[in-house]
Amino acid sequence: MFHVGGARSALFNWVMARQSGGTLVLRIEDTDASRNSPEWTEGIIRALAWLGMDGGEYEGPYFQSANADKHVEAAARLRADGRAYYCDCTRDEIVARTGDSHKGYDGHCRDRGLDPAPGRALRFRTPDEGQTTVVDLLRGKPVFENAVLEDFVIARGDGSVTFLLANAVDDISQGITHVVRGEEHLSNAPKQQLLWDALGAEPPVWAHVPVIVNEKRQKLSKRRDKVALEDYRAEGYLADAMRNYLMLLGWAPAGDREIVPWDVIVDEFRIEDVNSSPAFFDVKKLKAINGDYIRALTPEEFAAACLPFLEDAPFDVDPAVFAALAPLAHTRVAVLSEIVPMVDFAFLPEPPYDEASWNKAMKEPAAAILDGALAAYRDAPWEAEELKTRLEAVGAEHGLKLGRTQAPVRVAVTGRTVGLPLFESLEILGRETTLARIEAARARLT
RNA sequence: GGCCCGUUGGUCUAGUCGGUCAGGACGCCUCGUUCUCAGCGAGGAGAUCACCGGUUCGAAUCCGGUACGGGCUACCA
Repeated sequence: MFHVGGARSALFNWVMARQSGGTLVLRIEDTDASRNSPEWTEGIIRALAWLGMDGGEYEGPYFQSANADKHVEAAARLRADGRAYYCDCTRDEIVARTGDSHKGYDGHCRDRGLDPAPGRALRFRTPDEGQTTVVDLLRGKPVFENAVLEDFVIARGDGSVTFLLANAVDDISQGITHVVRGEEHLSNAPKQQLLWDALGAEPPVWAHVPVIVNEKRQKLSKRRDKVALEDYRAEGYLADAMRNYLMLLGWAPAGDREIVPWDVIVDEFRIEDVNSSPAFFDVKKLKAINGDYIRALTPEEFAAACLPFLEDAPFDVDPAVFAALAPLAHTRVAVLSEIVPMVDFAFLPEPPYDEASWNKAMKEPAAAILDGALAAYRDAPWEAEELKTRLEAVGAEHGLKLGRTQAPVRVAVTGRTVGLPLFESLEILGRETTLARIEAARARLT
């Protein structure tokens, strides 16, 4: 599962690296073994590739867990330097003392001089005074009072090192100069800077991009919102469209443009121009942009892009028939998966049955129209324009315009009240099938 | 509660050096093209730029305060 917010951060990082000639490094932060798996990182790599970032675009992936020795060594050094101390407090004890589960650690073990032992965590001793200033490309220079920074855990009771320290160690050894990540990490920045400093290094430049929110203005979350990039891909969103849309969240190209080629984005994007307020992930707009990208495809590209969705459909596709149908569907599809219900009638043995459509179209002169169509089509030259002219004539006998006349025929043949241009569809379907379906519908009407 | 961040039409944004009819896009509505639906074309509604005060001839743009929203506050990352 790759979160769309993570995708956006990755895109920002990528663009910045390309602009500066720097290197993007992909690091899998798997310091918590229980939350990681090979499939997880597989998914991330596949998602990045889909967005255009294949292995050549970044360095890595590096697995943070592979550097565990270095992390442990750094933790030991901090402790030897008096910058960290062991603590045997449990969460419950801390809450009991502070009376508030959100108050942070109270420094109980600071000067107890505890020796390392299984179960004892190592905490970083934050300065009691002074302040830490974070240089952030989007937010200026947020200042944090060191006194309000709690003594956070850098190594767990089992000796393994946590995210904050592991990151600092790896960032330093990998020569990281810019850290672009979600705003939810902003409060981690001062802690990490303290660590960089304690480890004797100059902190990087940060850029905390605003979170992406849902309609209720809350950070997009895996459990209540649709956030997996893979899901959008599976629905038929194009990578180019997704990429363009993600970049539009908090930023826009110069002038009155929104839909622009990736090259333009790489050329014009400036991280410092990104809006610093949260942006709503508007699927409606994503879909509109996706439709634009789909329409920009050539007919061949469009047909090819539809194929995977048709393969999963509950019917077998005749390639020649689909090739004929695809151009008719091209402007009507905003998300690739929509192709299935649009062409299914041509491949199913029977047209799909939709009750609402049937009831709407099969009203009064319907039986007569179907009879008329049957008679008119029996010996008609099988060509769209001719089929249209003949049905028009049938409608005229009942004083109806084509708009009304075509409805029963459309439902009889395709099962639905809306769909591809009817007469072209009939031409492709063929006389035999068309007549059989109209007859079947007519029979149901008596 | 504490710390930090934020606030331009419903939504995403333009606006960066104070003087614009506050522009574009999505969505919504209307009309046209039309065999349905899309698409395409043309219009429209919708913003006293969160609020209050200040500086100024003039503020969305500068300053102060208030309100509201969000993020974080784990031996997760």
